[in-house]
Amino acid sequence: MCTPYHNASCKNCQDRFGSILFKAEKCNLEEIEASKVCTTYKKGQIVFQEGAYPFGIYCVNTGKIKLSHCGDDGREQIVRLAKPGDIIGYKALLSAERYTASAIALDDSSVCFIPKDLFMSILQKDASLSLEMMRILASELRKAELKITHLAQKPVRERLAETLLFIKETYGVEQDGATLNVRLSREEIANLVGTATESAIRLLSEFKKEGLLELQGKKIRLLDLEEITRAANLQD
Amino acid sequence: MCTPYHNASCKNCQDRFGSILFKAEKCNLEEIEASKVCTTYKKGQIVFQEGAYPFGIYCVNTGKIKLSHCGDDGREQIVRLAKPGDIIGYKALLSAERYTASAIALDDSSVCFIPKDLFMSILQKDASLSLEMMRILASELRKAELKITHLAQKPVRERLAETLLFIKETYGVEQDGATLNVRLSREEIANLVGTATESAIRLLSEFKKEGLLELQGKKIRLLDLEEITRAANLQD
DNA sequence: CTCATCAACTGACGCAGATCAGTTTTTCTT
DNA sequence: AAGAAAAACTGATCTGCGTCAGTTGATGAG
Repeated sequence: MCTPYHNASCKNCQDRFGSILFKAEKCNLEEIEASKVCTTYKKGQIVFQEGAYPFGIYCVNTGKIKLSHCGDDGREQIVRLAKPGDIIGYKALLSAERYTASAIALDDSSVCFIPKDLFMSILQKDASLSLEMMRILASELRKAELKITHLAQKPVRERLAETLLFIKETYGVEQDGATLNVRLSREEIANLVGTATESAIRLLSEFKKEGLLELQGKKIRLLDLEEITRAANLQD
Repeated sequence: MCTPYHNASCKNCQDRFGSILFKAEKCNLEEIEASKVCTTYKKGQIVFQEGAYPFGIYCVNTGKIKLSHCGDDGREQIVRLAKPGDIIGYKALLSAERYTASAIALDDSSVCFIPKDLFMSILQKDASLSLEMMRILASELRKAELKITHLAQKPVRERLAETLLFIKETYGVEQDGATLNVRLSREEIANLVGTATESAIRLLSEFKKEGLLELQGKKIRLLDLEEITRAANLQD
């Protein structure tokens, strides 16, 4: 199923995305490079699962990963979307608890694994890396708190529009400059927004009727970014 | 209004709560102790305000502080409650952005200020402190993501019960062992839960009718913790 | 190709909870 | 102490959106 291999160089990630790990000092990066193990995951496969204990952190090399909580009633809540260069699984590692979210491949993906002991020891001796780590954590926290506020105060329509813009920011668009560069089911979109699948579907076709976007299967073409932004009603 | 003074020793905080700062090496702690400035705030006064640039971090010495976003429509969303020993304002400092939340005293409070440059320079040379900082950030992030899931999936009644338990965990109870040790308005409780003030009021008196708690003005006595926990319907 | 399965969609309905409006109680002011 | 102002409470709507149920369309297996 998952094929492990060593040959994906960190250098690739550095050149392509300037991943966080490149804040590390050179010698430390070399250590990481030497110990990491790359694994490929097919779409839908699990990188790690909620409830398990972390043995290290992961760095996305290619593909797309969703991080989601499973709610008490079994409904999924997607809390993050990761792209190449992003690291995942650090929260559980740093707070020394089990994973509170599962990581699942949205596309065929290749993900590097860095063992816990190595990462933690480097973190202790590499001030530049830890500072960057804190920056990431602080920024994620900021986003999470904003999401809390919107979830508590904004109607579904605005949150859906905001989510579409967020997906665009995260994964970008295809060559046509408008089609979201990721295939999400309507249910996944709903779980990102925090609403029922049917509501997401209804509002998407409402947006379509209003000419804000085009839908063909899972492809979503954002036609009128300005109007979508207005529909999101963002102040900040 | 706010009286600055130097005489609150960090040692006090250490003995009383084991604040994060005591993960710092001794010499660094002494440096902090030498440069910090304590200020007292009367109930309702602002420690720092959303939108402003941070000049340092704060460590709560005595009292209680709420951290809240102001939503687009002006509605407040409380994202954190801080107690003595807690540090606040680190998120903006670490991500090098403006404050995304305001900090307001819920009680007369005394708060120490540690200048940005000092804190950041110590953070860079003190691995133990930065690791603890990351631990805090990771743990806050975990809580925030859980809140997102609950906000998206749980009814108000369950979230209110959960919030009451959260307040108890944070600020504890008075000598009677049951009365929440903080005075929050119904509106503040609602803004913590993420609901309308009227709904919070209604559900509180519903809880009262069911014998889960007692209400006298702003005092809330939790009578039946087991039932409240059940009402919160927590899986995890 | 045909059937089976699952996702996408549509409509109807019901209700949790927001909003509005009005009353009572508490708190603050002078 | 009396009056004003704010908070707490209560009741009466109203509606956003979740739920349910059924149809259509897409995808994949044999």
